[in-house]
Formats: sequence, C-alpha cells, structure tokens
Amino acid sequence: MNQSDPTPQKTPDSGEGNRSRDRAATEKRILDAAQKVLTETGASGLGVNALARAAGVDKQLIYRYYGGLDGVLQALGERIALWWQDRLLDDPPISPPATYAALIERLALRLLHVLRTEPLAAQSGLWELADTSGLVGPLTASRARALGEWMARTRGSLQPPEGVDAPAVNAILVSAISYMVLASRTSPTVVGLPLDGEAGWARVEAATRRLVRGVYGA
Amino acid sequence: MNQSDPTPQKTPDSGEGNRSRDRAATEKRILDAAQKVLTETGASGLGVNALARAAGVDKQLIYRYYGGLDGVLQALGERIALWWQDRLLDDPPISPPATYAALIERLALRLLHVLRTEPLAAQSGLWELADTSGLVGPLTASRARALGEWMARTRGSLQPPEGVDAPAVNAILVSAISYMVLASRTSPTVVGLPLDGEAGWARVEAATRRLVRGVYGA
DNA sequence: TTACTAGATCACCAGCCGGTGACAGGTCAA
DNA sequence: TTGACCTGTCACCGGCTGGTGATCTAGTAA
Repeated sequence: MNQSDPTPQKTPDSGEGNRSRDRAATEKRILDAAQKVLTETGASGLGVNALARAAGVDKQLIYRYYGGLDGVLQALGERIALWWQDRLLDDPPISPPATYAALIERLALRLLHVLRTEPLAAQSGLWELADTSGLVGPLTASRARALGEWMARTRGSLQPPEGVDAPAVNAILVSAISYMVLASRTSPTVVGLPLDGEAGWARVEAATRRLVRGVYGA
Repeated sequence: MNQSDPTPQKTPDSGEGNRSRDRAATEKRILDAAQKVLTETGASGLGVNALARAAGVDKQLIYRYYGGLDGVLQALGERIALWWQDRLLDDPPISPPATYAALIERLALRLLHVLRTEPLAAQSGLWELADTSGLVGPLTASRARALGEWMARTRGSLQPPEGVDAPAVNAILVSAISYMVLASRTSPTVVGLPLDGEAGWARVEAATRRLVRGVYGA
C-alpha cells in the first residue's frame, strides 16, 4: 500500500460549491441522468461510471442510495410505470364513443400519438423487448394494466361483436403500432412503408381505422 | 516494464494439434460464433474478446480476416440476408392463391411461422430495432426485399380492392407479427394476450385471418 | 466550543476491453 | 536447402469498468 500520493495540493475548496448536500435532489439527479442516458444512448452504455458522469455525481452515491445499478433501474421502472398511468388515464375523459369500433379506434390512435411524441415511452418499449435479465418485467405489466384501466373507464358498457376475438385483435393492433414507432426510429421505411414524415403516419392511421371497422363493423 | 515472465515453459506442442490451419474454416468458426453469441447473449456482450473466446480462436485472427468487429458484423449481415431469401423464396411454390385476401393471409401466416421457428430471424429483427450506429441497415433492406420478391412471385396478377391502402395495411400486419414474436420471447403475455403456448398463437392466427378478410373482403 | 451525523469526495483495486507487434511453425515453390 | 508466405499464438499496452474503504466537510444539536 504505497499510495504515497505525491500531490496533496487539495485545491482547497476552489469555488465550485456545487455539492448540494441534499439527498433527495441527488437521488433525482441520478434518476434523471439514467433516463436521459437510456433514451439517448440506449440500453448499452449505461454503466455505473457513465451514469455517475452523466449525473455529475460521485458513483459511490449510486451505491449508497440505490445499492447499485439494478436499484437505479428498478426505481426508474417505477417512475415510468407511474408516468404511463398519467399519460393514458389523464386522457380527456369526455365523450364516450358510440360503438366498440370507435372505442378501439380511439385507443389505437391515442397510443400511436403517445408513443410518437414521448421518446421515453418508445424507449421503454424497446427496453422490454431486449430485456435479458427480467429487470423490466414489472414495467411491462404496468403498461398493460394502464391500457386495461383506460379501456375499462372509457368503454362504458360497449361490447365487441359476437364471434370476434377482441383481445387478440386488439393485441395485434397495439403490437403493430408499437413496432412501427420503434422501427421508424432507426429506419426511414418500415416494411416498405415510408415513415419518416407525417404523410406515412397518416396512411397508418387511415389503415388502422379501416382494419378496425373491418373487424368490428362500421 | 517488469514483464520478466517467470514461466517460459512453452508446453512444446503438447498434443492439442487443434490449430486447423484452414483459413476458410476459421472464418466460418468466427461467423458461427458471432451468430450464436448474438442470438443467445444479445447485441451487447458481443466484443472482440468475447467473440474470440466463443469461437475458440485468437482475437488477432478476427482483425486479420475481418478487419475488426465491424467486418464480422457486415459479413454476418450478408449471411442473414441470403438466409432470408432462402426461407421465403423456397416456400412451396404451389397453388397460387385465389384472392388478394388469401395471398396476404398466406404471407402473414408464413412470416409468423418463420419468425417463431427460427430464433435467428427474430433476433435479427430485434437487432434492427435496437440498432444505434446503423451497422444493420443493409440487413433490414434485404428482408424487405425478400418479402417483396415473395409477393411478386406469388401474387400473379392479383390486385388489392380499390380504395384500400394495401401497403399500409400489409405493413401493419407484418409489424404486428414481428412485435408479438419478439415480445413473446421475454414475456409470457403480450398486451394482455397469453402467448406462451400454442393456443395463444392460434388465436393470433385466427384474428389475423379475420382482419385480412375484413379489409380485403371475404 | 464541541461532538456527532450524513452527504460528498477521493484513492485505489482487480479485471476486462479493444487493439498491436512480434514470433513460432507449417507449407510450398524455386 | 533456402526463403517467402501463411496460419496461428503470445505478450503486452493504455484505458476504462464495476466496486470498496477511508477520508473530508457542511450542518446540527448539546
């Protein structure tokens, strides 16, 4: 142990009184930085050192406050779960749709809008797909739950037509929308459809409407 | 500085005549290992060292034969592209469908089957989504092209009904199938639909058929 | 003033990473 | 035999990673 340390010049408090000495604020900085790194750099590239650097915080604090990277991810998962509830439930609760078809149409278009405008939403979706290590299981569940609650509160007493497997059909629609938004982030065309401009998305919306009305009736 | 190396005992060729001294075979081992690592460990965790270890090959050979990791990925991309063409084009070329709806139905179900049974296909799809760094652009393009060629060869002179945006509708269907297969690999239920058994997939197939017939006519 | 606590920082470690240069041994043509 | 060439192997480098123990310091209560 010969650390010796030849340069004890301690820069004796040279200005920079940044250390805020506020645990709650520090925890928030860490969480915010994790979110930012995830949405900007992707799942890889999120390590303890990188996170500490991005947050402008000593990495020791990550261990102290969250017990490590896993704890940070878990806390971030809870935050995202809450966020999803807000986004879907705080929808304008007006004008219940007249038909089941209209209900699903609205759900689909709303989901498309949220995914397209909120990078975090799309990113967390991708995160779920890539998973490995099941850290994000609760996150998936919470989004499904939020969608379900939105349905329950908006549908009133509407019922799907007889003989149609509504859960399966709806799952297909939601899946398609999720995939297209994700894919459009890395590729200008998705399955041959140009999705780098508003025109492409308008076509998606129209086609979605058509599909919905095709199965659930006009 | 002080490498000294106290144990120069060179194990003078102690059996182990494994070095195959066959460049083509070594290149194949590297490519196979890259594919395996990608499908099993995911995009992260694929580094030069890990790859060399998995392939049982000195990493120097990766640099020599492929110029680095990028070269390996590029070569792998070409391999996967060829693979896609085989899988889709070598479909039983029999019995042209009678209607456009039947054509799309077949395309969708075939895609679902290929994705479900070939882990590499699903994995490469996910890889495209996660991208970052555009290494896999050509890969995406090649799949889209393979799908297009399959369509062209199978459709004959079938045309979609007037007034339906067929490219958009088809893109939605393909996207949905891709997403569900991907998501089912990490979660037992997708958007509330249980996809951990054959029953769930049967529902997806039935719902797909219904959607197709709903837009393109019975 | 003093003693104490909790927040923040520092110093350091073992280990892995991507990447390079040098070398050993086989193969084949001249 | 000689020498060029090719395949495979090894040692090494700087830099970064995850993780830990010790220390510093602002604020507070006695």
